[in-house]
Amino acid sequence: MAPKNEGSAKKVFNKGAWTAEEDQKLAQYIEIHGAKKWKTVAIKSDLNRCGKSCRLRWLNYLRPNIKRGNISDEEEDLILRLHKLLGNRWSLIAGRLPGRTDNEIKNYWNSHLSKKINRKEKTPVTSTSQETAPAKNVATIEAEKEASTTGSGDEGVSFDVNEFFDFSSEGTYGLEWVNKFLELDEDPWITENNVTFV
DNA sequence: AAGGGCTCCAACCGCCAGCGA
DNA sequence: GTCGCTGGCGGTTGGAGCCCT
Repeated sequence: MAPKNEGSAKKVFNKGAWTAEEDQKLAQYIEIHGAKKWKTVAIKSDLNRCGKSCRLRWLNYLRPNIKRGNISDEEEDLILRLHKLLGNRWSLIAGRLPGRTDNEIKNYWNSHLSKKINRKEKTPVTSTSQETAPAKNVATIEAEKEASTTGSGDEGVSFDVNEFFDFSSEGTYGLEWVNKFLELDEDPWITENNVTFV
């Protein structure tokens, strides 16, 4: 995609794939000044890019300690379970997978896991399939949200999942949290009492 | 070998919430 | 209170590369 630059006084930014040179400029600037005020980053780093584009590039590609590709079975399983619980809240899911970005998880879900689940849904399953529920759960979550805002939702119990799991704390990808989550996920009380997470 | 269809993923877009003036 | 700016998020798109016929 070539930048369109003629006939407009409005600033037109570069679009499309980032070059190695652009990456280097951005990384250098952030190394010195930090990753904050993306508009300033975009201007001061001498990149003809908008702040949003710089932010995205940094978060999804240039950030240190980033893992790319090779999603392990454990990670896949965790993604499936978290998606079952949280729906398409990719940033929350990514927050539980160190080094993974929301974009990567979203892409992985759309290209791998959603198909996997569709295949399983098509084949008749008698067991308690964990992967067949996401759509229903998202609907439940939305319904709970709706109910909580209107004040009429008193069927079952609802949690604020952010509060409950304390998503504010970074780097807590420990067995403790995972175990807590997995225990909850399989707790019959949860299903019996129609508990949903919002 | 070629070309058409498919897959995957980087990047963009639009919306929304938070915050300061 | 409201307005504009900014950052963050999820959905969507476009193109490069792969696969199949």
